[in-house]
Amino acid sequence: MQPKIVIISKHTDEQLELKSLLIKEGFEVLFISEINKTTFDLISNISPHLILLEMDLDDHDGIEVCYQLKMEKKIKAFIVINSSQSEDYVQIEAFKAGVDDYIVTPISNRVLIKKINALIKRTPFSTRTNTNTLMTHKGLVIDRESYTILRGSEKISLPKKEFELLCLFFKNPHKIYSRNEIYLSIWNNLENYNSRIIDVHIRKIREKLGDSVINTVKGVGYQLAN
Amino acid sequence: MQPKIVIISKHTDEQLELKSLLIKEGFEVLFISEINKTTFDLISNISPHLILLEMDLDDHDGIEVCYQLKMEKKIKAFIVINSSQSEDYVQIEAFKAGVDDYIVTPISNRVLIKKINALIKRTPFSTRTNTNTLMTHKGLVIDRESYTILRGSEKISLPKKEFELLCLFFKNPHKIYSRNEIYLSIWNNLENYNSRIIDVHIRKIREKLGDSVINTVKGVGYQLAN
DNA sequence: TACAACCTTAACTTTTACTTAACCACCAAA
DNA sequence: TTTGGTGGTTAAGTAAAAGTTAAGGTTGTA
Repeated sequence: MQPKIVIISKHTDEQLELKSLLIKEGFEVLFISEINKTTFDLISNISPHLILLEMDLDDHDGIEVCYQLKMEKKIKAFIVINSSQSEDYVQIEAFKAGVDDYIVTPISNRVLIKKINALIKRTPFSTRTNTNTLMTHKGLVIDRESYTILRGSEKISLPKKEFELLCLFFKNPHKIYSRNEIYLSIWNNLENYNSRIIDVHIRKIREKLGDSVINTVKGVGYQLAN
Repeated sequence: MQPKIVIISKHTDEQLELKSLLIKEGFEVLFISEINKTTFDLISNISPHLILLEMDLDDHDGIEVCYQLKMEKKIKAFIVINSSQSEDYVQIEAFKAGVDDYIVTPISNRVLIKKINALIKRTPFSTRTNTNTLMTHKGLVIDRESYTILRGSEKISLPKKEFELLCLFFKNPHKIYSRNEIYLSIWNNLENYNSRIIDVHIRKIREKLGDSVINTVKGVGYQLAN
């Protein structure tokens, strides 16, 4: 099956060129230039592998759209946002909203396609390979089937919530997960989340696996240590 | 149970593609790109059916690694080494070190997968799926035909339900069986299961065989102790 | 029928996991 | 220097899961 990509952007020549390049590259591409109430259903139905989202849309803010896609509509695609704003605080907001990658434009289509390919093909635990129960990173092997974590010959067992949390990080070892995203994935809601519950679970994981397994990215969230 | 394959290789696009092809093919795949002191323990723990080993690793020599795996660590997997060197004397060295097959690269992934399939089908491992009546683990021998359990010279007899329960665990000594799975396998339904009946039977088994035979994995289920 | 072995249920206890609340530390902006 | 935001830590409260025991029912067999 060909990977599907949705481009959400204004109708410009460059974007149309990008579209045809992506098609040549072997992707199925859907171009969306305006957002209305049916857009999200559409995307949800297509279930694309990746969504390329422009920050400055005519009537909408890309970060807001990303938030809706990920948190409200629970769409499982990779979301890449492209923007001419390179400031840190903008990027932080984007990651908080759950984007998987932030690309500063202008960027050549050639480079952009390389990045997209990398994300889709090389991301070890992208949605394509998630039938795999064995995941590995930095000397840790995590087996979702037998609920065990192996570090060398050491077998470490974690309670359910901690295990799920770690699994989430393993699915995407380089991604920064915002607290909202984590809460949504593991507790399956966003209501009345205002506690330190994620911190406490992170604490327990660090207690068992060492401080260096999970990084805190201040103001944004957590990620596996690289 | 899916056959497990460990790939020991540099991180290249081709190898990653091979990995995903193998996953599609129904294998569980673990990719190892660097060898350090925990690697061997890790492999030993996983006990894969086949190890695909690249000859030219960054810091190590594939033949040396093979020797360590087979001779020192006594890992029972098939070891297939792939190398661009087709010279006889290299192959002879490899076979001396205990490799089970030597593949000269480049080779198409399609052919490679065929070879792997052939190797795994030929191995004694694939006979695991048989209806063997004699099962053994951790000094216990269980004979499904005569409903007996042997521990050394001691013959222990269990009532039917307890025996079936133990048999189930023996079928897959490393697997964690959830209560639902257990109930479904042994009672053949899932209706109105809300009792402590499994616990009680586990209790009786532990009473007769000792507490250390069956592990509780809280929130998940039970498994044979390792 | 009488007995023993076995299975199931119910009531209760213990253990473990999850969540919350309170407090602390750090940093940056006012 | 104060204030607010963010993350870290701890302990205590609460919920859930598993363990234990005994009683009662069922089944098979002498």
